[in-house]
Amino acid sequence: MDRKQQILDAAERLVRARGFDGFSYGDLEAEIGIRKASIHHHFPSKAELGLALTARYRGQVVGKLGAVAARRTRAADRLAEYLDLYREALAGGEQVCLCVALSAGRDSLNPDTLAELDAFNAASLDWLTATFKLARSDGSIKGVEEPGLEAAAALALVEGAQLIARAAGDVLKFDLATAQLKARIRLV
Amino acid sequence: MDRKQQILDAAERLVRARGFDGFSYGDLEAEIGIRKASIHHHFPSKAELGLALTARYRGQVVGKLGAVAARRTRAADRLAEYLDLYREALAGGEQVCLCVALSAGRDSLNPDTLAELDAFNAASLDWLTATFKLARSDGSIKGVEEPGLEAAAALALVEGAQLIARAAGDVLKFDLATAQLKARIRLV
DNA sequence: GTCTATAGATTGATAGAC
DNA sequence: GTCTATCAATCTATAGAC
Repeated sequence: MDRKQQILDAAERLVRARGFDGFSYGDLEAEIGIRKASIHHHFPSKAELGLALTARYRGQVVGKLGAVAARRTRAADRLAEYLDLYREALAGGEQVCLCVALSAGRDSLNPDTLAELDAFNAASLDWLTATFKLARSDGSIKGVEEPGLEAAAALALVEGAQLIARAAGDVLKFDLATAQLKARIRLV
Repeated sequence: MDRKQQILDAAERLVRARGFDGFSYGDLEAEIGIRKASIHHHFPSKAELGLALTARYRGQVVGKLGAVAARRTRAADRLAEYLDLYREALAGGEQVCLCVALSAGRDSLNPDTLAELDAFNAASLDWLTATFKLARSDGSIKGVEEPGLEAAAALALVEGAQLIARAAGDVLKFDLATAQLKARIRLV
């Protein structure tokens, strides 16, 4: 089946490594092993491919975050897993998450895809805000006062940490940038 | 006069709005009003243009940060001006700083340009580290413990805040993401 | 320094056979 | 669904006249 999923997998890798303007149907042809024309059969235009990519990504991440919240009852543990998700998305410094990759090249996206990107950021903020609210009651993260501001700062921090790690091609830069936030997590 | 500077000005605007892969010599032709071939006379290849752009940018920012340090003796005032510089670089949500624009599309850059980007990040980190060291002695920023970690976190925070503001096309997202850091600044 | 003209490659996309 | 063939547009870059 899933030529469509296979194409989306390859496209996602390419976008996250090179940006939306940095990959082509020709690249997909080389990666997947079928002709450009065949790829157009599944995704008639690059804009539709971009939209499908973004929508799928949002669904996946929302699912993962939901699973983390279901599995972890302490805010500190949720935040630690959140940071790990972003760290792993770096693939050692070779990629960034799709959200970071698309945000910079915003002008290349059509309105539908931009709306998906907005929805992704909103979902992330909601999840983080809920996490910091929980932290205020369970006390598992130090010094939380305004959950909404904590969430906005945490989202910017992880996205910026990804960008810096990607620029250097070194995942350790991500660890350095997030060390201070991580240090606020109370063990046990 | 300086065609070269004029070309760099236009190229910088375009890169910051669309990314390095998102602009062409054709765009420059339209913006400046001379032919593509004439632009190649000043910058034979796009790679050389990118390098000149990055080198000039680093020099400008280093100069600005030096001027801030010369003008402001309190760490808090220096940090406030630093945040303002990044906020202004957003141009209302239409652009990001050159560093953010280039980091995402890292694969399109040649080694020289990547080295400039590294040097830019290193200079930013140095300046921020010195600022947080000063804060630890003058007490103008609340709760500073490790200047190096504060610097790494602050750099990631402003870059991520730019990215989020750019994605939404709304400079207020930058303010939201940086509000918590700003709240640590002691007045007077 | 700027121009016209052009090269060769790549881009996203389509037509139509199998 | 995949292919060959092809399109028009755009890309970076060069040659050579003025």
